[in-house]
Amino acid sequence: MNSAAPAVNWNSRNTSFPRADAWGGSRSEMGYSTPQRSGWSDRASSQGDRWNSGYRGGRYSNYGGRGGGLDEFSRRGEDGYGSWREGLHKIAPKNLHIERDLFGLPDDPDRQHTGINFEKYDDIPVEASGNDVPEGVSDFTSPPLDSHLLCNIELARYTTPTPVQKYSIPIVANGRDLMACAQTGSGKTGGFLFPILSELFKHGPSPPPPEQPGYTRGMSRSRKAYPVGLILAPTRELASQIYEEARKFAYRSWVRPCVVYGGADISAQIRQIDRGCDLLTATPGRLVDLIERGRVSLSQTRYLVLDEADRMLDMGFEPQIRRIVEQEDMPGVNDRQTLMFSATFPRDIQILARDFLKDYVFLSVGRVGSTSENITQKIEYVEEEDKRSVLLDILHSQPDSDRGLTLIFVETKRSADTLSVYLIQSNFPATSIHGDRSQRERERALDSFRTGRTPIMVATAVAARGLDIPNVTHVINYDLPTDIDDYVHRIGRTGRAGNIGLSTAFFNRSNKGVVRDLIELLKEANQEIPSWLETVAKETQSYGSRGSSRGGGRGSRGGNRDHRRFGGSSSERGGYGSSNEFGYYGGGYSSGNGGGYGGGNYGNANGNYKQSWW
DNA sequence: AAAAAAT
Repeated sequence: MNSAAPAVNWNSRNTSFPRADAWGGSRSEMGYSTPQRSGWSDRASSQGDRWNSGYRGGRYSNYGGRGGGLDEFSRRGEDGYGSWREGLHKIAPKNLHIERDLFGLPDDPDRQHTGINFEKYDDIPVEASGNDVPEGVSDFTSPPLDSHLLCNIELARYTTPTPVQKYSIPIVANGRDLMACAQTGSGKTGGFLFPILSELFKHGPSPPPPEQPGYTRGMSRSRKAYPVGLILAPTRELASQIYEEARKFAYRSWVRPCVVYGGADISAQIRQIDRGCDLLTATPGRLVDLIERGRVSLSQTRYLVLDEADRMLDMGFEPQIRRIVEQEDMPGVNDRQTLMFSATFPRDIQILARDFLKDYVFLSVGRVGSTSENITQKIEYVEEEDKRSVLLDILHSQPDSDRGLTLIFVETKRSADTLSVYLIQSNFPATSIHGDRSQRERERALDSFRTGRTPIMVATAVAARGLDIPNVTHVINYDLPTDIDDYVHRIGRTGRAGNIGLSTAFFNRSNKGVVRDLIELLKEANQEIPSWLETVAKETQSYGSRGSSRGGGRGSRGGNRDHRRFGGSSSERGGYGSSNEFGYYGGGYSSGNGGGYGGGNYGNANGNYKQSWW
């Protein structure tokens, strides 16, 4: 076939649906009648062999390192990585050591939750809108998923796609972009890893970039990594968590996952990416650093994922993200597939979606196991000076038998330290995590908490979102956050995986700023509302209303609703009433490329909408 | 006001 530049071929896949296949190769098994367009895979098969054998043949790829022994495996080609040769996916042999490391033992209680499945999927509201939204899938099957990916999904003991996965699988398989409003716990990591890895398994690596002949030249020259997939995440812990999942699902495949983030030795990370870096998970700052050092190029990136996009903007990452996406060598919006995940969909995220995505499918998905059902929320009136003793009372009254984890949120790093010291002095097995601790300390704290060695952890906002820690049975808001969204995220650390969770919040006068939102939330979740709390709310007439406190700017619960206008189809599933119009768009953005914002005149920002799944 | 993130 004609050898157009990869970008052109890549581009072509977005021109029609079912898509024309940029990779070539038979796709009849997917039911898409596809004219055989090639480019990528032809080149991959002719040049990819050298690429693969030189670059990732496995001789010096001992990466994956947990302890020794892997060198030995890698010499034998048993390091858990396969390869792509002559247009075919060569799956590596099974390696029980790696398998156990990645997936745990079948009866390991620590791992039970990772692949837990829920029968209540049907209750979860899902709204999908956009042009030609692909039909959701109801099972993990091949097609549309790659059969080797199915093996890994099975090893991870996932049996049924979560709602976000149901849609993301066909959306990505059809070459579409995705904007998903979904929480951690909705299975969103799988939601982007499954379809992306599946496509990568089916189609192999990108052709080696022309400006980099160094891949055949041995190791003397500093190499550049050309990840095909890039995942950006706001915090180091989240990045590392995504990476661990990526390792599972990339097991035995040609795809080598990598992770880079700050606070860790950069030369070790460079060595890691030198061993092969196909699917890179990164925090923005460290990635920019590596790009500046010429160690990473995004010229071959065809899948871009922004996880927790709202949080990344909250944390001021927008300039770095825009630099990475728009000002480096990443293919443009039409030449890549972009998936954005965000808990909320406020104005600045809408703008980001407009700039980074093309004709995207908008998905709004509730959490698996909604807060209202699974989490009992208690609000206690506790004065500042009584907090410690009340906390001790609570901890003493918790039966040791339940072996659950207790996560305590405080507002400042300093109080995280002092409180954890106090707890330890009071003979409670506690640890703490916050941003002033070294990365090593953070990781150790998290690990010791996860494994139950210290079943109590005091945390700042660093642990509020994104982290998936199974078995947290109690979340204590020692200090309530000022933003109700943070509260929601915090209590969302419990009640996961279909389990029952308990949340206790200490409330006093200093928290009256959130009292209205809090009551609203409790009502929505069918929780008991203490009468004193209602009293406080009445006394706090003038402020506390959502709209005013946010000044119409970045309202963080911006409503998970697609603000675009469609002439065409839109499908709705589940419990979103279509009656409550709300949003932040008064004016409207002239649509840049397809499906922009038609200046819908939505109401003001004080909308009383609710997400039914909080 | 605090937290997070590149050094």
